[in-house]
Amino acid sequence: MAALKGPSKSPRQDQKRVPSQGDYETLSQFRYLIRRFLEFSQDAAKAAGLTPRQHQALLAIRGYPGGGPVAVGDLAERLRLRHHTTVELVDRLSEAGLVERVLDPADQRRVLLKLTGLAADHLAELSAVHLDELSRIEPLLKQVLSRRSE
Amino acid sequence: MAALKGPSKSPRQDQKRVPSQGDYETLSQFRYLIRRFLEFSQDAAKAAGLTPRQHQALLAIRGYPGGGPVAVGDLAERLRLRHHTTVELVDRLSEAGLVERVLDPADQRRVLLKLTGLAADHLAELSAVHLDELSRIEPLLKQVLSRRSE
DNA sequence: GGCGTAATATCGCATTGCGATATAATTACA
DNA sequence: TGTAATTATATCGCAATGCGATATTACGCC
Repeated sequence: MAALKGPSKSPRQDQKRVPSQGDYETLSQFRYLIRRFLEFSQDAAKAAGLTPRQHQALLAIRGYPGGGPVAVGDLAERLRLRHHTTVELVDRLSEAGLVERVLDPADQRRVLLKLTGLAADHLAELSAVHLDELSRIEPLLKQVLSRRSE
Repeated sequence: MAALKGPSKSPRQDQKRVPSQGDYETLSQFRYLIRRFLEFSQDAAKAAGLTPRQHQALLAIRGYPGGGPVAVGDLAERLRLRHHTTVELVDRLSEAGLVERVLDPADQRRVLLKLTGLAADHLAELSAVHLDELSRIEPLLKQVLSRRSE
């Protein structure tokens, strides 16, 4: 597979190009920006009295594409977590008074998740500052993404 | 640090707009894309026999802005980790034969980090697939970022 | 020579997510 | 109708990560 052993000036190039210094810097910078954003998010969530995961779960529920009702399995996919990991997360959300479980009338195997007013308030505030932060890093992100195409 | 409160602090007036449904979806989708990228990265790193953190560290060293030599403290800032957490990470990298510690001749308090050939090979391969993946999600990311400005 | 910086070293702690398993309820469908 | 598949819940222990707290050592800067 990885035939990286070829001499540097071999006439036949691999399909895979060896990344340039700029490529490394681009990838590194992209990770850095993501890291900064996640750090910001983590701090904001904690300041609001939520764990980062709880915040992410609330956002995933509230911002679910289509706006439809969200079941536990849906949330799991959206957060890229295992189902039973998500169940535990929902347990904690429920204990914290942030989410209510509602049986889906149309399919009683499904448990739909509903934000409480408390959660909605927290999320609105957090989302406002996140939108702000996103605006701030947006040009940097676009710059990094564009550098790719050079 | 930056208290973005400003001089106003009006008692009843909310400067902050209440986020719209679209705002929530945008933020949620942004997180989702990031999550997918990190998941991809994690899987790729593991497939290469590295932990995700090790991979990130190698990339941060190799892609350090300016290309200059990287000390432990530099790496810590780049990964947004505490200094002594980074030291532990470097320990593991060193044990795994991925990084060498070199005393900075100019300042012998500093320990410069140098990738081994093994690390460079792994990183080149990983970076190639990451650049690929980045190209794949780039349009989606740009779309989300642009939706912000509508 | 004193002060601040940089790196190293330990310890225990908290969070998070997973694998492995199991049970129960409900729906889908052959 | 009756079996299979789906969905949620429940428990246990495990592993990876990062942190706070605390110390020590070595070095550079003035």
